[in-house]
Amino acid sequence: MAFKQDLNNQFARMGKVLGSGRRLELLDYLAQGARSVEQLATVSGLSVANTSQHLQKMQQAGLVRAERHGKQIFYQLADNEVIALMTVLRGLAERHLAEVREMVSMHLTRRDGLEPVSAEELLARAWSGLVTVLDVRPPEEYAAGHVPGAVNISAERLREKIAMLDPSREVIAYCRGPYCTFSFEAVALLRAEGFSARRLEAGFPEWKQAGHPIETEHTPLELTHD
Amino acid sequence: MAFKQDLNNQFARMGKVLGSGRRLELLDYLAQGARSVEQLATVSGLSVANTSQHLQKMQQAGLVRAERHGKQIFYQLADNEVIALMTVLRGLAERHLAEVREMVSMHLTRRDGLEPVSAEELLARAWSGLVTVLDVRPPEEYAAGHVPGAVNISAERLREKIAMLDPSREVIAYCRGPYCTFSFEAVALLRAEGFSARRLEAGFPEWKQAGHPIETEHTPLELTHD
DNA sequence: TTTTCATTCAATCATGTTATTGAATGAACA
DNA sequence: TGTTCATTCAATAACATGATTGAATGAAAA
Repeated sequence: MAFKQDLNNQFARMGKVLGSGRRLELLDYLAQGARSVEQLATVSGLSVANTSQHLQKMQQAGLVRAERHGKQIFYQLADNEVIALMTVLRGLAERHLAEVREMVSMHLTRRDGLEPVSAEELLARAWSGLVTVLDVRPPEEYAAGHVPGAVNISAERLREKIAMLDPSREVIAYCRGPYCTFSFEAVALLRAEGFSARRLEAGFPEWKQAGHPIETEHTPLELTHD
Repeated sequence: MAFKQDLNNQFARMGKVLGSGRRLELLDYLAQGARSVEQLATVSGLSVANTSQHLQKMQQAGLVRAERHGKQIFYQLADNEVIALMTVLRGLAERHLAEVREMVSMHLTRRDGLEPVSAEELLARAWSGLVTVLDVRPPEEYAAGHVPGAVNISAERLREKIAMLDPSREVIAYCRGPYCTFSFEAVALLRAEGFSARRLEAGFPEWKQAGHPIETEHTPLELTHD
């Protein structure tokens, strides 16, 4: 039965790569769109060499792929199922690891007591034109792909730019994923300022993975879409 | 942003556990149903102590849980999403790792040229009563849960017991999962003997995970079903 | 209470992994 | 053709992991 063992060893190559918090963080950023090594190093706080090594491991394991554009090499997820993989992994962790449950309930409790908005609900309501969809991620991530019609005000600058939003319309905010704090903060701020605001249930990667429509700013960053 | 790092480190605990072929093999067996440490050690060929250590790691990572019954401790998957996790992982590996594609095409090519049967098709046709559903796994695994109405003849003994099957009915065979060779061998043998035979697309774990009905022989092995 | 025995623990060695440094590629652009 | 500079490589040290022993638990059965 060497076949079974060999096969499981191959699957384990992919598993190993998921066994480092640093790499999971890099995958998180890559789930927003393609990024150069330097961009990833900056955003994750790792050295460029270290980032490069992690990216190569992930590439060898088939989770990401690289493509040169001009002087830089852009990495991206090998396919959208990587997002599904992380979603399942996180769901299991949240259900079975007490530490995760605690951390999540400490940091991500919605003080507003409102249910998050599902992707389907957002689609229906955005279509009706009665809500403002707000993307609170940094501009580069917005540029690489966002929910159609979404307005981009990064979480950092929301306080100063809040006047740009129409107070008569409900706001639905989203960010990088279910554990990204930006949208929680944004909703809290908006509600404090008298807005009617709710969070999208998940983030942009999950939206993309579900096959919902996507809008792109300009195309240099948005590479081959298989 | 210590929160993000801590959270990813927690998720990585679960990832680490997927980074060993041995553990993936144990998870495969557990996906068939609950098993004692000794049973798992026997079937996987590992020492009891080594098996125990792997099981404990998986338990700490929240992938499996343990329950004592009499003198033995039975391990089982923490929940059915573990099967989904492995399905996504394997799908990614099969798509992006050349080695996996090669191994699969070497060992699992269907020489019969027939498409496998989907779970939905099996349900429809089994209900009509015109097909024999054949479980070619070992009897213990059949006992711990199987497709309703399935006949159990383990792959080893199929040749000697083939006369028990009605040659006028089509046979749909299944085993442990998409990479288990039993059902491929069974279909080849049956077709050589003049049967009309096809494979179920996936195996019993995937059937269970999809929420399809399950039949159990007796209950001591089938523990709490949350 | 005592015995039994499936499971776990503890200690060890060999092996693999991570982060860091500084140097080396090598494709792109002038 | 030569220069630039983003990325990768190579070497190292600290650390984590896996398999193997044999002994130690401790719950169940006698």
